[in-house]
Amino acid sequence: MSSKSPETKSRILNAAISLLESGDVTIRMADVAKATGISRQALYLHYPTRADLLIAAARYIEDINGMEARLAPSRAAETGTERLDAYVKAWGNWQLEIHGIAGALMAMLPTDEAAAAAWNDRMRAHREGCEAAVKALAKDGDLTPDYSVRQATDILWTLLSVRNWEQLTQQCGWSHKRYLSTTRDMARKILIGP
Amino acid sequence: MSSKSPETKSRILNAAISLLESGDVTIRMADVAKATGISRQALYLHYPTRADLLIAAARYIEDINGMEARLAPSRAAETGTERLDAYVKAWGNWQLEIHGIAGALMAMLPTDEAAAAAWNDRMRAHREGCEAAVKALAKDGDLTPDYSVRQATDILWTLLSVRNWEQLTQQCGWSHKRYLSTTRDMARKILIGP
DNA sequence: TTCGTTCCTTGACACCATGTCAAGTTGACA
DNA sequence: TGTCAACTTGACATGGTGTCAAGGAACGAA
Repeated sequence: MSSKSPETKSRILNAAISLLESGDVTIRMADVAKATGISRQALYLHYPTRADLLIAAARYIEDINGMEARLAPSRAAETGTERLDAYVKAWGNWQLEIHGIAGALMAMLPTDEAAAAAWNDRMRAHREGCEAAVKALAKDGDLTPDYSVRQATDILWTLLSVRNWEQLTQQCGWSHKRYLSTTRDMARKILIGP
Repeated sequence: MSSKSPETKSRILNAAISLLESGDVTIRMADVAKATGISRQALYLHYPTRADLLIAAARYIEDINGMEARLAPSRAAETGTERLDAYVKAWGNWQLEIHGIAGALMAMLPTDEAAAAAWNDRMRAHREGCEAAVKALAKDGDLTPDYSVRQATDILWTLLSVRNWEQLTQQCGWSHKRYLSTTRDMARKILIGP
């Protein structure tokens, strides 16, 4: 479905992504059209709403970077702790790639239902990853007795939120590497039992 | 400066606050005017921009609830751990009061400089509270050797972010009480050394 | 009483971004 | 030659913010 020129579609997405990477979250449809080198109306022919465009851009980044494959190490991990570490790493790296789009998408969550739905969908998938890691810990008997699986999942999910990544790397100026190692340590300290 | 009727000003703020408390972040100037029972233009006479209104509403809440005084127990704490606990509690309760406005204000951070400035100012104050708690821990020799004071402050500041409060209490459905106790425990686990 | 001031009202309007609509152009392919 | 898909140009509706101009009502002071 949705034919048009597939080549133009990816030109649009690339243009949008590079605009978003330069940090401005308040990107307008006209900006993207101009950066792509097409008219604003042509842009609407491909992506009927701004939310559609941003969502497509997010999926595009994930496809290009093989995000799905990056979760393999986590799924393949033998121990719970390994699985936790691998998931923190995979998700942390996901954020690094996606955060330009994520910022724009998050900015429109309060006002745009379609954007919110797409985002929540993604976050639900993320939560499942957290839950799997927590369950792996529990299976090894390494989960702290302080929390139920449910609660521990809530905690890990929150710890690994995009906002926290943003705050630590953008506001606090942490390197991505430090984010990864410190977040891993925090997850361990909070979730792994005595 | 800014005379007008002070009585009308507080009627406006009360109206805005009660609208925001019902959860809708996309509150319009016309809505607030209507809820106050004045014309939209009268509203603009008191608060020239939407950001001004929201910022004033936030300060108003803080005044009413004596937010400043709530920090006293933290400052009076004798040990670092007590100070940490008291600060987590004070800040957590602040969030409970403020989160309606905070949501609306945060939603406009990407697009509105005035809102962003006011918000960042508040967050800087919050960060100083975190730093004081971390330093109190360090003074007692209780801060983990894993992090510098700076890093530990970053971590506590992030752990206690409004977004995390929102995620845990709104998305995950935690009670505020559980938020408080679990956040306190997490802060301890992460920051207090062996 | 009359004047002036303050607070507020009504109503029109500029601006700006999203999204829609209609009509026309261009190039490829049959 | 005709047709179709992709695109262009340009006008326009919508909905929110913020501005402007003119006027009305209450109040205290001269």
